[in-house]
Amino acid sequence: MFSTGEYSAAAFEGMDSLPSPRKKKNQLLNRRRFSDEQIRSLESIFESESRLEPRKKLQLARELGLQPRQVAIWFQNKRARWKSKQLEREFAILRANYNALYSQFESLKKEKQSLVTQIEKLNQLVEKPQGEGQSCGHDLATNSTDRESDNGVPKHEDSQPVFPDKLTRLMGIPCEDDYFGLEEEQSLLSMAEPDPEPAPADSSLTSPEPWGSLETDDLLKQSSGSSQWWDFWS
DNA sequence: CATTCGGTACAAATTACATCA
DNA sequence: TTTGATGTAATTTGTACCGAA
Repeated sequence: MFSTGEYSAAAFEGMDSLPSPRKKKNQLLNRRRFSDEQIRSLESIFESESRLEPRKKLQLARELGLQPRQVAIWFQNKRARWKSKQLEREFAILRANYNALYSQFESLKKEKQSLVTQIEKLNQLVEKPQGEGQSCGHDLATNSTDRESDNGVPKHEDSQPVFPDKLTRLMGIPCEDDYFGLEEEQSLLSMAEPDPEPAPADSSLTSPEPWGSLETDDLLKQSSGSSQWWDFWS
């Protein structure tokens, strides 16, 4: 441990105004790391206040045998380090949330696929005898009128209606395009997003927020509600 | 009032050095 | 012993704010 008295590296005040060559100075002044005890004091104060009142800075500098400027610089560097650590923590949380959502999405996709398969099987079973079924209400295939009016005659291809009325009624479900079209995604989305308004770019992520209170734990509590998570739908 | 100027504090980026494997 | 990586004290640069002139 260094005796506190020997900390003189950057200690010659007015250093900020001295344009003299650094190298020489550093050779001369023999910079040292702060002692464990000094660091402990600085850390413990930083925990409660990340910015120092000028008066407190002077007092602390006196106590630790440092120049006020050294204390100020230490706090500056400490804030920078803290911020970068905080970014790492936040990134880890975001990544974890993303991974969780992604695997949830994947399993939902699988579930959907298996339901579709089941429905197709049932469909085949039900309509085997008469290929007459109509898809309920709006037929997907005939949805756009211009498509089939090449010759003015609505060509009734006997493409299989996906959900014959019978089956639809039987299962009590709406027709296929309601179920597996865009709306499905939207309803899923709304399930996943409790708050529909676009989450404002999380200011606590970017802005150098209240340094006085270092807790940003609540930071990501709603991050999973952000629609960005669902970008991979498209 | 509005403007300018000097001083101060800070963040961000970078440098320079001490330390360690 | 040398060397590269790493952590950190200190510097530089740019910006914002404030009070005095």
